[in-house]
Amino acid sequence: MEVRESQLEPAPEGKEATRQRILDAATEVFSEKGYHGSAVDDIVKAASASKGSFYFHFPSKQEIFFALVDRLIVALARSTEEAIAQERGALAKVTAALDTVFRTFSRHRNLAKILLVSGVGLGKAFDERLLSIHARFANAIKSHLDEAVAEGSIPPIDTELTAYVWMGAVNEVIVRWLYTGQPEPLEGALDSLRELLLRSICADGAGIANQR
Amino acid sequence: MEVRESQLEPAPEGKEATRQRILDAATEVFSEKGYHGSAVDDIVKAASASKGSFYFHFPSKQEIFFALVDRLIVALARSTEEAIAQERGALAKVTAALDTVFRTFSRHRNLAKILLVSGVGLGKAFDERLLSIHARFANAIKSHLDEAVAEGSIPPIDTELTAYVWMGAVNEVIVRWLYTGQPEPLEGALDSLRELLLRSICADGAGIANQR
DNA sequence: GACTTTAGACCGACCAGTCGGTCTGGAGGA
DNA sequence: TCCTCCAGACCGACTGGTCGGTCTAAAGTC
Repeated sequence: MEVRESQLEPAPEGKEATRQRILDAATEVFSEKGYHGSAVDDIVKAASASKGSFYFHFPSKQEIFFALVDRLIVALARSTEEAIAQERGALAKVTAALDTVFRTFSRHRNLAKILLVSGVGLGKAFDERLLSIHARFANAIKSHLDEAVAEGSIPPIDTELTAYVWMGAVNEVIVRWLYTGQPEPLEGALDSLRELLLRSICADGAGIANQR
Repeated sequence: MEVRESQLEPAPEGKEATRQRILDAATEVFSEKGYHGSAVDDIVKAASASKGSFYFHFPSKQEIFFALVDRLIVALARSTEEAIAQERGALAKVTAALDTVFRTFSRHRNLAKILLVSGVGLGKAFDERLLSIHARFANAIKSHLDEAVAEGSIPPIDTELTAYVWMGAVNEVIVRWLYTGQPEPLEGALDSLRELLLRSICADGAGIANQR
């Protein structure tokens, strides 16, 4: 009667595996149907789990959504920071970050959907979360822009406003891509966008110039 | 007796008045609690009306929301177009439109809330609506930018992308104001933003951009 | 055998939408 | 002038269904 260990399954059947399965299913379902459109039963079904299991691993629907967003944000932030770290010079860092964000969203539609669309307008708790995320990213952008100013790469400008403008710009372009599919691929807009954003801070782009 | 059958006005106290009262209440409630957070009963209560009256005037909760958005969009578009019509030169028109949009949202928080936040991520029907609105505004911006290019006021650029970038930028700045209250007043960001946007299209925006 | 994990039936709150009914004002007959 | 009648604006209790969350029992697992 000892059937233990004969099957060495490091993950497929463990506790953590179930949690991950639910989390992945939730990502899928939320991104497809939005928060309110997704019932816990939908998630449970998609994960081949049960309600009991769901509530064993997560305290509430709201909390799993937050957990999800956190996971995505952490991943995005980390890969962006890595990309930044590999570049020298504030301007190069800025464009590297932009590229990374674009490529990441391009690869993971559902990530984009959840972060940029599904989480909006859901109520106070959600708004605060989204808000802090925006603030965090805006601050990151701002600090690098400030560096660029200090470096003398760009003239002194309102870096805080610029940070938010950039975020909004990127956001809008990606959301448009999410819904209309244009441009296809998303990265098709990268060059134009980068130039445009750099122009907005009086930096002559890393490649093509503005009016000569 | 005299049959005053031809009432010039729909009537201050009649059917139309109730409809408007409900519509106004809905604007208020939706902007405060979001779409899903608002029960029809909430709206009815705020309007001092009844459920029956509500469904006499509107076919569904979703439809009243659309009616609302349409009303707001029409108003915004009209005032913007008026502002544009009073200016000469594509660039001047562009900045006039920007000013108008900003001032309108600044005066009507709930309008901003509904148009920029509450309607996002609610499902397919809503998304399409929002999408067409965005497309409409983006096209308007684009056509004026194209004019500016034709005029020679700015160099040839990707005007479509620029249009979306501008919308996103304005959107983000306003949403930030909605949630954090910064800048106070919202118009405080206007000058910096205008310069930034004009810079992004290579217009000499450092001062007041008026070509002629 | 104690603890962890899974299962899914079940519960209760909530809410969009319905339905039978009331009220009002004006048309029209006498 | 008065009375009747009707349309349609308005009311709110009620319903049918959905869905987040709970509970008990059983199935692993150590």
